[in-house]
Amino acid sequence: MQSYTEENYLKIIYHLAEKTTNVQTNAIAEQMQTKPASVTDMIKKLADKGLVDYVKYQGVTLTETGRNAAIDIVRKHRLWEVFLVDKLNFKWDEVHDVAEELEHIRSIELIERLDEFLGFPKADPHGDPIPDKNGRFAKTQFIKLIELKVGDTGTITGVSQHSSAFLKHLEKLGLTLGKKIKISDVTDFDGSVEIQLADKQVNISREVAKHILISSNGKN
Amino acid sequence: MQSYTEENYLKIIYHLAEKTTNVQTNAIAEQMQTKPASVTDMIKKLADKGLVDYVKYQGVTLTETGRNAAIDIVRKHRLWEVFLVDKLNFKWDEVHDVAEELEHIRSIELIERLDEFLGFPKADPHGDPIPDKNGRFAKTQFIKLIELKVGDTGTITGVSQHSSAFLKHLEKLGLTLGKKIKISDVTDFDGSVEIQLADKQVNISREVAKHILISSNGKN
DNA sequence: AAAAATTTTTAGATTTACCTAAAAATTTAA
DNA sequence: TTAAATTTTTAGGTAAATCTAAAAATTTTT
Repeated sequence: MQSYTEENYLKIIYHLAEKTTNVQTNAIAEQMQTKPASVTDMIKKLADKGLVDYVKYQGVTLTETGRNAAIDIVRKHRLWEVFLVDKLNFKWDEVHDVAEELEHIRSIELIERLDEFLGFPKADPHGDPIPDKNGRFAKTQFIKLIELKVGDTGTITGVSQHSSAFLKHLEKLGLTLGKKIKISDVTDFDGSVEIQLADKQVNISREVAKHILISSNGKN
Repeated sequence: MQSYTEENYLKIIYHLAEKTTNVQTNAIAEQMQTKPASVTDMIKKLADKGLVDYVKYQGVTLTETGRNAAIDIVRKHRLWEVFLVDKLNFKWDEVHDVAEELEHIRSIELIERLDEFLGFPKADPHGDPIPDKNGRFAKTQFIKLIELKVGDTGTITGVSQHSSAFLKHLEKLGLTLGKKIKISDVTDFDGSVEIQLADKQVNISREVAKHILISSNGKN
């Protein structure tokens, strides 16, 4: 059984490992809002518990056990986010902090029943996949909106940025999950993208386009 | 802002204060499953923070601030219990431990919305009143079943014992909240009580009868 | 009202998760 | 391929919430 803090370390290491193979002390420290020295201490502890493999100065990787523990927390986090949005009418930019606390509630029964109550959702309010109780993710095929060409169509199915500012911005533009889009223009000047929605046309910066994930339903 | 542990102390002091006016160190220690020495330490801390009044060797009482904090936790605990039973189909004897964790989630917004989602319930699954967001309790008029006389009728509206064993026992006998009862006999020998339900008659010990709360709808 | 029993507090340690400052290892640049 | 910069670790300490053992205060009993 891990402490609240250990769980947070595992979760953060898991997320960092999605980008880089060996996760660095400084990167963990930044995410945990703590100092590298503290991270070293905790990593040793996690290594002693068999949750991470650790070679001095070489960063860490999760063990099988560690990864399973991390996935379990991710599962809880995302299920709670669905609950907050679907049942309590939170907006998608308001759920992160509360889910950050709820994810640590220790009751397998609770999560099984919550999952059922929510109708076994496959993705959270940001489109991130929810692992099933065995830790398995549904296969998802995302393309970054920025990679689409003029004339391409698709459906918004996720975002790769979870900041409240970003999500509120999308909301205001009407670029929410499930919306069907068509690329009507890409500006040479700054790479900004013009998008055709069902009822209107909107313009987004290249930066925004990078963080919108599309399930493509046909290339041009 | 109180720590998780401080919140538990406040809650326990609050509950103990419902029975005795000045709450003793040993009693707190027993409830907290810790040692009296640890309680003394924590009481000093709570006193420094202005949450309890404390005179050495004389026990503690909650201050206005302390009581409000405690009531807030009780509110959260009971609302979560309603959620678990009404929405996730937990049994009334299964909810305590999980609610014990959920009560510490810090988000006013979450609790307001949960309250609304649940339809602003007035009582938890054990019949205990749920304070509103201003900390006010609905007035409830309970009588212990043991105090009823033969021929008296009433409705089961609460219990004063929350152990799983007790609650399962009641469940098995069909003595659940909302059930209408009539006292058909009280045995001289051991004080056990015979109860007439809509569809059957059951016999309970004096000990069980002490912990069933009735809203009386007419004496004999 | 003294003696005995109980309750409560103090003193001194321990553990967890931090910290700062300095040393050591690794990586990057000249 | 050294020197400089960066990253990581070690060493030594702190605060929160505990503990045990012993001392002090209070309450109960005789």
